[in-house]
Amino acid sequence: MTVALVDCNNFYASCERVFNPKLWGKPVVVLSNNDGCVVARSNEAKALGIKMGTPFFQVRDLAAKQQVQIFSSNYTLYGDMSRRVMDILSSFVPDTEIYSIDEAFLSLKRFKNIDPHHIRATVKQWTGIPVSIGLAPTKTLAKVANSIAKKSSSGVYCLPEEGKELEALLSKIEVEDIWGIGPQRALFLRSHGIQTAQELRLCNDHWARKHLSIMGLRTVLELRGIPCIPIELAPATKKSITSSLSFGQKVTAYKELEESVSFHVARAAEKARRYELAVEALVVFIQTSRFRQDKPYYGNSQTAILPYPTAYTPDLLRAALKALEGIYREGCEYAKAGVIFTGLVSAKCLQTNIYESDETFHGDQALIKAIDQINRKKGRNTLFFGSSGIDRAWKMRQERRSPRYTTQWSEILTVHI
DNA sequence: TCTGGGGTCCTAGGACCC
DNA sequence: TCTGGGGTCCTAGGACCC
Repeated sequence: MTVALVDCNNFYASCERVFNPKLWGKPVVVLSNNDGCVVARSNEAKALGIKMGTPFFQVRDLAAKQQVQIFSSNYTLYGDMSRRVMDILSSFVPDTEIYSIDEAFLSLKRFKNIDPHHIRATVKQWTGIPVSIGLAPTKTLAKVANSIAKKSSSGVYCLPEEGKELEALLSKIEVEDIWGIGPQRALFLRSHGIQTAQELRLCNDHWARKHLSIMGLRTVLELRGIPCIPIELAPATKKSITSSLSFGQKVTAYKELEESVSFHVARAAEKARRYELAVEALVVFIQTSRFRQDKPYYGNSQTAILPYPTAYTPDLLRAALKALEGIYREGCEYAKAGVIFTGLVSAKCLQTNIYESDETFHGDQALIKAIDQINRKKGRNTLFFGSSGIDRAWKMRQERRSPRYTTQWSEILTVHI
């Protein structure tokens, strides 16, 4: 077996439990930003029939009746816990691809003798987070193995190599549960008589290439045990940076829209600087609610090309606010706004212009560095741009967030004896 | 009343080039 | 009657992932 997929069980819910042991054995649910949808559930909450992605208001009554413990997303905490888990994994197997906040692929080519049970026990002991580990010859099959591991008592499962046993297992995997097969493809496959992973595995290559695109063909081959999706050991270079949020309450005033766009520009620019990237173009977008039946939907976006690649917030703000002017429509109740930075290039080797001074291109570097440093040290938004507003009536709802136990001294866990 | 955020890749079609 | 061939780049939209 050359691939191991390590996946944290009910990750956000588990993070909450680590610092609040009373939650063990109880149904726990974590909500998306703006307390909108259910994005994580403990096994007890799953057993109550609360589905992933359900709008919270639809299960509010059920949750209250069943005493479900509800949390707003605490990404500061989850991000930090994720880093701890990943650090442990790469101390066992350095050839690791961090695939998402709660998942990592380990390449076992150079580490054939690694004991997955030991990894699992160490992560649990050092962080409190339970993980499941699936082993297989390809990433797609490792995903299958992991789903079986999740249901097993040991939390580890190694997929059989070939033959009847493997075929029987794959016959029990529905097509929509295969990594890379979403709702559209699943519908299509079922309409052509392909219901399970085993059936997809046996389909014709040309047919798969034609109807499922090159990605679909890769999935088919991976199910056969032929690796087509490599484990990426080096983090890929970023191609875009997005910052956007739904408003806590509907926004109609231009000034508030302007504030939120400014807020997102500043946030995305900070991220760009952290990655040492400069921005060639940005997109500003605003939209009303897609769910309102009584009012027409309005959503629009405008792209602004910067005169030169930059990560200097004031230059990006100017361009973004000008773009916003072009798409604002009076009388709409906006639900969401955001920015996307694209055309990202390394800030370390920028093409400059001999007719302009350095400051024109890079802005006041000392100032922006100082702002970033202070915010890193003293907490986000200690210093901010005035155009982001002070009251921020539009800010997102976050009514049940737990403390940021591991990253803020003032919110550290206290123990009473 | 209340419905997340941040990404990637592929494909088709149009514009444009020689 | 009959109207080239080969290529690149860009964009919008679709599909997928967690």
